[in-house]
Amino acid sequence: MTKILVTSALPYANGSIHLGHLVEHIQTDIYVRFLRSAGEDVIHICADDTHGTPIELNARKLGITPEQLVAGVWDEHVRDFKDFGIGFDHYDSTNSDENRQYAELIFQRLQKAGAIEKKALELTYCEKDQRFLPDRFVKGTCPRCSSPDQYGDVCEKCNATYAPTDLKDPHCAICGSAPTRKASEHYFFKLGKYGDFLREWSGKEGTLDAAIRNNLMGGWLGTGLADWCISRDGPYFGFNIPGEKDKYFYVWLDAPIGYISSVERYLKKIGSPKSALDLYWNEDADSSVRHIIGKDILNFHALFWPAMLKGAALKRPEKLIVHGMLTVNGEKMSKSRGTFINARQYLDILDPSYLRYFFAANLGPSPEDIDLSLKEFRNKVNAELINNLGNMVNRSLSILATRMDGKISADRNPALLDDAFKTVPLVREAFGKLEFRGGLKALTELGERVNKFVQDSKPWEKVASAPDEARRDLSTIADVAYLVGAMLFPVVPKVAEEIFGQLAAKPLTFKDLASAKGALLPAGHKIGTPRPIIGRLDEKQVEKLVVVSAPPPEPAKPAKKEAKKEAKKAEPKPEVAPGVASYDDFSKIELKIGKILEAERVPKADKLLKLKVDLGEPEARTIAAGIAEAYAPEQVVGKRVVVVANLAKRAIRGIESNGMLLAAGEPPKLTLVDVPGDLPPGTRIR
RNA sequence: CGCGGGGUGGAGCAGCCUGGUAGCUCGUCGGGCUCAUAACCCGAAGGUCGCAGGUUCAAAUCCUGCCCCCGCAACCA
Repeated sequence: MTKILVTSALPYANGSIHLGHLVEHIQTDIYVRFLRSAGEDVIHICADDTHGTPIELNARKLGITPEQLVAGVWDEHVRDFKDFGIGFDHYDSTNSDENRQYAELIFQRLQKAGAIEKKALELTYCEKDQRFLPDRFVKGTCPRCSSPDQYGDVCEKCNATYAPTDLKDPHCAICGSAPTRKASEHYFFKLGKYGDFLREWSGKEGTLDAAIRNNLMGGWLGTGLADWCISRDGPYFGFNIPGEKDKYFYVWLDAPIGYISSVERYLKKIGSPKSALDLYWNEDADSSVRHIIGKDILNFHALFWPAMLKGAALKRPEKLIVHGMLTVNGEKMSKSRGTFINARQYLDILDPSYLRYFFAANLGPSPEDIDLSLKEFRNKVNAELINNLGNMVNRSLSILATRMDGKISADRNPALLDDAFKTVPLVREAFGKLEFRGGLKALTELGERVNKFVQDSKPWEKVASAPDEARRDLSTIADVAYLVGAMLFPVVPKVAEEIFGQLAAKPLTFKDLASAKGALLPAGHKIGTPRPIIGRLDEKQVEKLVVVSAPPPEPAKPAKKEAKKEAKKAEPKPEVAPGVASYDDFSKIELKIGKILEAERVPKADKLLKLKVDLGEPEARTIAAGIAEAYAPEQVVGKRVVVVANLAKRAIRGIESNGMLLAAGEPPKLTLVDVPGDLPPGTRIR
């Protein structure tokens, strides 16, 4: 039988597992449990990704070795995943001898294939820290929009991309000193050699979702494949490149190789005499490799990785399953909003089954983002898993166990049993395509029909009036519950086990169901004691997930897009944690009368006016104001308005804005707060 | 003009590939049931499917343009 290997992306060993990771690991776990239930020979392998500059620096900061750092994180990760019911066959680390050996092997094979090239580079270097600085470790002012404190590769404010050397006043993110340039030789993987291969591989039916293929073709695969730098200079935590003194493999080279070495270590663990290459990774192995990843690391897995495997004559992934990113209450997870929820934080409050069900009910094979809206979360889980399916099981078993003797009859209600069996292939097919959403829908629809049947046939009355019929119908529903338990098992194993337990029956699999004909539970079988299979989600509990810690100072006000977002957000959330501003808070704000001297439109920004405002200071201030939809420039010149004078400076669309005007109303209909009388510019307002 | 995804009753989503009566969950209103976890069942109100144009006997669905939202961007899952 074909051996299937399923992986999740390797979590980086620099932080805790959070709900974002869990979308992926729950998706993977459900998929693997399903495949295994269906009788496939499948293993679920993952590992911590342990190398790179951030880990090296973090360990240094903590005064421990990187090895100690990643060992501690590994313990924590393993515990978190286990408590979420993620059933890895093996969870490893990329910092292993096996991983080093495979990294060297693949590197050598790529060299032999002529896919490795050495080139001299001139890189950003910090004399004080005595190290080369990766792009993310150089900060400075964006050359396009002048936003301060931007990373060396991309400006988060205006989206410009550039080299670290393009930054204005660049500085080292570690020590703050100005970096210099220094020459260094580096190894490159010639990705361009594999363009035809990659187009063929990614175009093969079933390898990638159509949206992902579009993404690739619209990106690197369409516009050209640049060589990929795979070495780093020391100090670096990683594998030394053979034959080099102080050069290391770039973390992204050895990370995916962890997919191979972790299988190797798994095989050793179970005492297999065969190697990972023999069983899974050689081109002629009877195997299927399937990676599940987030769309943020698509290029690594859809370009670099398959090209490396091709060049090293190893098995390429048969499927690359890409999920979207997790948002909480409609927005990117954020520490300041309290929506950056760690796995442990969740586990302290709620049973993992709820989240597993919710993610599954929102997951399909496409890379759509998935939103954990707390309201929807409670809603969906209560309505589908508990009120519908859970109640169906509980109400039926209760009658059988407490009003009768709990024994299963010999015959069944054929229509009802048939309906349930017809649902099985629907769910099987959906789960096999990772269309969990659709599979669960088929399941809840079955639950609805059974609830309706119970409602209409009134078994609680028939217990007295037609006991044989009642027993027959309830026995049929016990079979349905059994079958629903089997289909629910990959998604919420604990709930399925509860159902099996209440039926006093052994676990049932998709494979069993494929060969089953007719009744499942034998005549005369006595079921166990019914009770709710899982409790309802309580609103108060769910709300505890979002912990709004003291809102950190968020001084500056914002480019247009963000300003709008903030405005929208502020409305339905009238009070933040403490809610009340102290007098001190208020007195920090310095309001002054300002006279607008000049006003002009800002090109390509239809909401902004660039103003010169007299605040009674020697120089007029430049202020960008989002009022262009309400006022033409000539309408505001000469106006005397209220200005927040001590607001932190902020670059907006390349304009350094030094202050903020007060205006009433919602954009675009804004009315400036102006000042009657003849008090001079600069007068303090209290 | 960086890349991709999306806009469908009050909220969240399915339907679009393969054109033919607009569907589901929650919420609201009314009724029923009492086995069950304030559950379950029935009924009702509520949508010119982001906007404009085109193709067609027929468009939520196909084509073109525009507006808006979200995510990603080679050291973020």
